[in-house]
Amino acid sequence: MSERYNAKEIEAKWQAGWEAEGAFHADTDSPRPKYYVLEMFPYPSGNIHMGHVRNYTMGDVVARYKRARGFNVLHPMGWDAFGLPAENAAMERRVHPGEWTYANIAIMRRQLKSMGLSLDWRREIATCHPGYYVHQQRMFIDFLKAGLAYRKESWVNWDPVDNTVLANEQVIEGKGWRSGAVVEKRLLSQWFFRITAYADELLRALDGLTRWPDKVRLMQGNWIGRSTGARIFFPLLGGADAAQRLEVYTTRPDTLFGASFCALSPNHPLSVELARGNPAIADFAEQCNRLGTGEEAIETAEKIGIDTGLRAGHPFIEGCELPVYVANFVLMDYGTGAIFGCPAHDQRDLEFARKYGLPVIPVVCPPGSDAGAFEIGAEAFTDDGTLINSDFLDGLDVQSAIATVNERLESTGYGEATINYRLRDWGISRQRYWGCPIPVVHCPDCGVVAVPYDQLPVRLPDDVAFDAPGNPLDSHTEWRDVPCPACGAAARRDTDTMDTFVDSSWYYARFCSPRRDEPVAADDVEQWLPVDQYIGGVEHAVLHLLYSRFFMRAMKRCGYVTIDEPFAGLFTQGMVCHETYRNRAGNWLYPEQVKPDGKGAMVGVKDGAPVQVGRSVSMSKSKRNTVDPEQIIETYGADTARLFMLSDSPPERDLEWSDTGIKGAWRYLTALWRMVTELGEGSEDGRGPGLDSASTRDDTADVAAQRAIHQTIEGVTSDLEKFHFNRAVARIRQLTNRLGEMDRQAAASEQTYRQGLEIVLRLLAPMTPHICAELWRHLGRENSLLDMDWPLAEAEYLAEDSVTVPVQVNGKKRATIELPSDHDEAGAESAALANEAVQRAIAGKAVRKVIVVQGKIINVVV
RNA sequence: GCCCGCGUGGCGGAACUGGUAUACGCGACGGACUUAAAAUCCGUUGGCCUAACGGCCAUGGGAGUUCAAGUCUCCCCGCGGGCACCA
Repeated sequence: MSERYNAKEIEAKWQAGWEAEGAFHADTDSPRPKYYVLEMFPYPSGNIHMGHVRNYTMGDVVARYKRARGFNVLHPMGWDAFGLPAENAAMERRVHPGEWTYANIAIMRRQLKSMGLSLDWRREIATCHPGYYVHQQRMFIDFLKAGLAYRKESWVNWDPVDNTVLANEQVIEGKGWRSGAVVEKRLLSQWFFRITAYADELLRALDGLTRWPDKVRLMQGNWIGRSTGARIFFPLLGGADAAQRLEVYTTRPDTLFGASFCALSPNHPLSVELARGNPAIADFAEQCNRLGTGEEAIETAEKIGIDTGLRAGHPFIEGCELPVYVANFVLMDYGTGAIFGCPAHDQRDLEFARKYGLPVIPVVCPPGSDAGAFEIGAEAFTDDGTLINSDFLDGLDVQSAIATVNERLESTGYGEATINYRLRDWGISRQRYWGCPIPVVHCPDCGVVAVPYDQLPVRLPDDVAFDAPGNPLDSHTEWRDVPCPACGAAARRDTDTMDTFVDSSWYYARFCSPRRDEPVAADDVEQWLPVDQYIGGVEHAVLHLLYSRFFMRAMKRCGYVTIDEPFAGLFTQGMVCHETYRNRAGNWLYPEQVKPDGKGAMVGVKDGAPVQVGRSVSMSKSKRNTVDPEQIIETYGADTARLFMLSDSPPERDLEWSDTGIKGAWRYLTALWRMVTELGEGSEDGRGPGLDSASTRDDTADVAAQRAIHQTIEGVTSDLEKFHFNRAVARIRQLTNRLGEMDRQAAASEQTYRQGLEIVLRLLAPMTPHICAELWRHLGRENSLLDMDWPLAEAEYLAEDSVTVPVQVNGKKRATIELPSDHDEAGAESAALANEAVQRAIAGKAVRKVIVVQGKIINVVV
C-alpha cells in the first residue's frame, strides 16, 4: 500500500535536508567550470507574487540543470531594498522604513525558501544595509575622482506629490510613474553619472551580446540613439552682443539652403536670457514648461512658438536673415537645444512655417520630378533626391551634399560634422531619505568635498521624522551639519540619496564576495563574473541593464574589475496574467470572490450578483487579479506551482494563470507519485542495470520503450538548453504516458519501465526537485538525486530500424508506408507506388516524377 | 507617426534547418466506480460531407516561389510591445 502524495511534508523535509548539508553553497575552490545564474533580485514589498515564482522557478531550473551538467553553480539571492514604498509606508503607518523593509524581507525570505530554490543563502545581501552601501559610496567617490560623477544645474522632472525628482523614464505621459501627478520642470543642482562618455562603446558592444534577445539589444540601440549630423553656427544679428552666435544641430545639413527660420528650446540659455527682458517670452516658456509632455496629444501636437525679434544670418547666403523663434517642439536635452527650420523637408518645421507664414523653399527634388515645377504641399519631402536651389550643392544627391556642405562648414568656420546621441547622462540625485546617501560635504570655502574613505559609510540617521514634506535628511540638522573634512569649517552634508538603479547596477558583482571589506574582491569576481545567465522581466530591458553595463565599465576604469559586460546571457520572461473582475458598482474583485454561475457567466461568491469579466492582464494589486503564491504552495505544494509555471506557455510570453492549469499540474505529479510508489522499493539487484551503467543494448527488453526513453532525454536536454521549458514538460509527460501504456508482463519490460521512471525523475528534478528526490529515494537509490549527473541519450537507441514515411500524391498525403531506415530511393519509390491507396490517388495517370527525401517523405507527381 | 514582434482547434500551445499540421495540457462529451457528489480511472474530441469505405476544407486574409509552405517573398487586416515633437 503506497502512501498518498503529501507535498507539504516531503517539501519541508527535503528543504531542511538541503539546508542542513549546505547543498547549494557555491564552491569557491572547485575544479569544475563555473556557472553564474542570477534572477533579478526582488524589491521587498511584503509578499512574493506570481511573477517572482515564475522568474525564480526558471532560474532554479537552469541552476539545477547546470549543476547536473557538471558546473560549479553560483545562484545567489538578495534584496533591492531601498526605495519609495518604504517611505510611503513610514508616512502611512508610522513605522520606520528600515523596520518595514527588514520585516518584509523576513516574510519574503520564508516564502522563497518554501519554493525549494537551490540558492546559496549565505550570500544574501540587502542594498539598504550599510555593509552594502558603504561600498557604493566608496565607488561613487572613485567615480567622482575619475570624472564619471559630476554635478550640474539641470532641468528636472519634479513630482509635486512625491516631492522628488524623477528620471525621464519615470515620467510616463507627463505624469509621475508612481504618483500619477503631472510633472513640472524645475532647475536643480543634481549629481550625474557620465554614461554618455560610453555611449558609443555601449552601442557597439551590443553586437557582442549574442546571448541577449535581439529585442533588448534593439531597444538599447534605439535608446542610445546615435545619429550623424552637423553642428552649424548662425551669427546672431541685432543682439546686444554682436559676436554672439547660435549653435544648432541637424542631421540634414544638406538642406541648409532651405532654411527659413531658427528655433530655440524654451529652456535654451538664450531663451532664458531673453525672457528676463521680455514678459511674452517668459510667459511662453513658462507655459511650455507647465505643459511638459503631459497634455493631450492634440494640444501638444500643435507646433507653436514666439518670435524673439532676433535675426540669424545664413552662413552661406549673403544678406539672408532668418527669424529666431522660441518654439515648444525644440528639446533642450537633444542636440544643442536649437535648430534651423527647413519646412520643405521636415514635417514639424513645415507645420510651424505654415502657421507663421514662413517661406517654404524646396531644396531636394524627388527623383524624376521636374525641379522647376516641384512644390511642397501638406507633406514635407524627406526622402533622397537631387539638390536644387542650393548654390554649390545643386545637382548632388543627399549623401554627397551632406559631405560637401560639411567640408564647406569646416573650412569657413561655420560648423562641423558631428555625431549626436539621444542618450543623456544619468541623473542619480533623489530628494529622498530611504536611499544610499551621497558621500560628499558642501563647504563654503572648499566647495564639494568627498567624505574620506575612512569615514565611510555615511550612515542614514535612524531618528527621522516623516511629518514634514520633502526630504527628511534636509531637516535633520544634527546629521546634516558637519565640519568640512578638508578645512574643518562648518559645512553641510549632501542630503540627496542615490537613485535605486545605482544599487542594482552592481549587486550581481557583490554576490561574488558578499562579505569582503572591499566592494568586490579581484579573485572572486575573476572566478564568477560575468553572470552566465541573467533572467528577469523585459521591463528592465533598457534602464537597469544599460546602467549595469555602464557601471561595470566605470568599475573597470576604477580598477575593480577587468571585464566590460556584466551579463553574458540574458533571458526576459513574460508576465503572469489573470482575468479581471468587476461588480456592478465598478469595483475590482479578487478571483476568490467570484465563481462561475454554470451558464458561462461569472457571479459574486457572496451575493450571486453578476460580475463583469475583463480581459486578462498582468497581475496587479490595483486590479485585484492576483493569486497569492503562498496560498497555492500551501494547497498544492511548491513542486506543483513550479511545474505549472513551466508548463504550457513559452517562458518569454505572458502566462495565463488558471486554476484548472494548476490542478492539471498537480494531477500529473500525483499520477507520477502513484506509478513510482506502486512499484515497491526496488532492491539493488532486482532493479537491473541502470541506464547510466549499461550501454549495450538489451534486445530482450522493450526496445521501443527504451528508444522513447532516450529520445526524451535527447529532446528534454535540447529544450532546456534553449529555454523551451514548456516543451520539455510536454515531452516528459509524453514519456510518462508512454510508460503507463506499457505491457509489463515480461520481466525485461518491467525493468525498462523502472528505468523509464528513473529517467523521468532525473529529467524532472530541476523543475520539481522535492517529489523527484523523494521518489528517487523510494526506488531504492541511496545516492542523492542532486549528485546524479544529467542522463545522456545513447545514439544506438536513438536510431530506428524502420521509419514511417508519408506518401504524397501531388502534395497531398495519401498513405504512410514502413521502410527500413537505410532505404534507398528506388526501393522507396517502388514501395510507394505499390501502395493501394497511392494507386487509387494516381487513378491511372502517368507518373511524371517521384521525389524521395530519405526517411522523411515521398511525393509522387502525376 | 517610426521601429520591432505576434496571429495555428472551444482555450494555453507543439511542429528542429520548407517534408505526416494540431504533440502535451486544459475544457467539453460519453462511460466506470459511488446512494450521490468530489476525487480517480477508461474512451472520444479541428470543421464539413458520408450509413460506411472514404473524401473535401482548414495555421488572420490575398497573391507568389516550390514536387511540397504554419515555416520563404510581397501586399492587406488585426493584436501586442518599444520610442514618441530626436532636428
